[in-house]
Amino acid sequence: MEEEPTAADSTDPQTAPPLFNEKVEALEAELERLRGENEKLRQMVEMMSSKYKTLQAHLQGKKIDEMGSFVTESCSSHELNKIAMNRVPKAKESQVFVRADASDNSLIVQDGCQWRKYGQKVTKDNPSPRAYFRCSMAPGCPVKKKVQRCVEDESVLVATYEGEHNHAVLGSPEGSSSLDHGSIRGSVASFPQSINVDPFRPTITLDLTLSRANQDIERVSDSSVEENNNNNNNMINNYSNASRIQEYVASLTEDPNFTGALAAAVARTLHYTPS
DNA sequence: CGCCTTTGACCAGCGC
DNA sequence: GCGCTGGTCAAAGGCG
Repeated sequence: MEEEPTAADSTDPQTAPPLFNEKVEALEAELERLRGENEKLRQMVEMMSSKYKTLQAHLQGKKIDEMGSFVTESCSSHELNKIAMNRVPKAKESQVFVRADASDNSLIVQDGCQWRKYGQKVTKDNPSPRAYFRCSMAPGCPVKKKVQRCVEDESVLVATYEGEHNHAVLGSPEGSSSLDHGSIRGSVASFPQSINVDPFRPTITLDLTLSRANQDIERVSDSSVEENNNNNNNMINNYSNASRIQEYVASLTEDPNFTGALAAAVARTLHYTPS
C-alpha cells in the first residue's frame, strides 16, 4: 500500500527527500529488526519443541519403567505411581480426567448419570476434598464414583468409577450398562467432558469448556504405550491423530482471537527473555 | 414431601 | 495395641 513519493510530497527540495529517506531507513531498520526477532522466535520455538519432545520421551520412559504399562498424561507422576501401586485389579474400575473450572468447588462430573453424594473426605496427599457418589438412576445400582481434583492441576477433576450399572445409562447409544462405554457420551456441549478409559490405558481428555477452536483438543499418550495395550478400545484407536492435529492447527490459525493472544504472548516472552 | 448435600461420627484395614 | 487413613453411615437442614 505504500506509494512512491510524489512531487507534492517533496515541495521543499531541501528537507523533504532527506526526511523521506530517513523514514525509509528507519522502516528498513525496523523491518530488519523484526526479521531478526522473527528468526530468534522461530529458533526458540524449535528449541522448545525439541526439548519438549525429549522431556516427553524421557518421562514416558520413566513411567513405563516405574509402573508397567499404565500411563496417563493428566496427572503428576507421583499420583500415577500411587494409582499404579493401589491398582489391584478389581471388578470394574476406571478413571476419568475432566477439565473443569478451578474455581468450581462442586466436584460434579457430568457423565450422563445421576449421582447422589454420600460423603466427602479430605485425603492425606491432596488438599482438595474427595467426594463420594453413588448412582441414583436406579435403585440398587452398585456403581460408585470418587471425584477429586488433581494435585498438580486443580482444573482437572479425577473421577474414579467402580462397578457396573445395572441399568441403561443416559447417553449410551446402545443402552449399554458397561461403564467403559456408557458414562462418557452424554455429551452436553456446555460441560467439560473426558473420555473414560481403563486406568491401565492411555488417557484422552476433551476440554469442551474452551473456545470452539479448543474443542477438538485431545490428548493421547505415547503411541509406544498404546502398543502395550492390546485392547479393542476403538475410541482410542479409531481416529487419525495427524489429520486432527492439522485441523486443529488450521482452526487456530484462522482464529483472530488466537493469533492476537499468541502475538501478545510472544511479546511478553520477548519482554521477559533474559538477554 | 421427597430428594439432595453437608458433615461429624463410626468402622475397617494397614503399618509400626 | 495404637494411630492413621480411606470409606461409609446417618442425622440435619436446604431446596423445589
